[in-house]
Amino acid sequence: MKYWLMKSEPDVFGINDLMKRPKKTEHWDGIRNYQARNMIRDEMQKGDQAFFYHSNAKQIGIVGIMSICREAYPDYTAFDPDSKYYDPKSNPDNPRWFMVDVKHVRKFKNIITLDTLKQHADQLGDIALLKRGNRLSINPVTKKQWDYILKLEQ
DNA sequence: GCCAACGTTGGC
DNA sequence: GCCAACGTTGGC
Repeated sequence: MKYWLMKSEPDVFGINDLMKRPKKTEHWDGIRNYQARNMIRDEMQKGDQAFFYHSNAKQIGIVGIMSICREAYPDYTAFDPDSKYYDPKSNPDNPRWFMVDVKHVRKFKNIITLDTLKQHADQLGDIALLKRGNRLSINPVTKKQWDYILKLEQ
């Protein structure tokens, strides 16, 4: 099993939105970056665990845990001219973008803020999230980092 | 709202 | 293949 961190802007789609969905599941659409796409398409597996990270928010940080409940399939929002994620270069015969389905596992009582994570940068090693200039919306997390971060939830 | 740090596009 | 221009992400 692998571990991930997935970013979303809570103003667009936050953990509370996921919890309100039927069966607490939703497709994770809108990934339009090749590195991120390759990770979800080639590496993410059903049962993997992911941190839900709120970016571009008043309170930035990890707010809970999700699991991957469906492996990668074509992101159909790319085919819809009315979608803000529309990409004319992607089509059903040769899809360029992919998405997975996620399921809510639990919400932390308190957010683990980016600031807190930074304070533990030494123990977290070379975690992708804290790398300079990191803008990827999908980040790999090692088991060691995962376990360490979980202990920060108090 | 600003802007650093990317990633992408397209002319050459 | 180079690189300037442009677009996006995301912290502040």
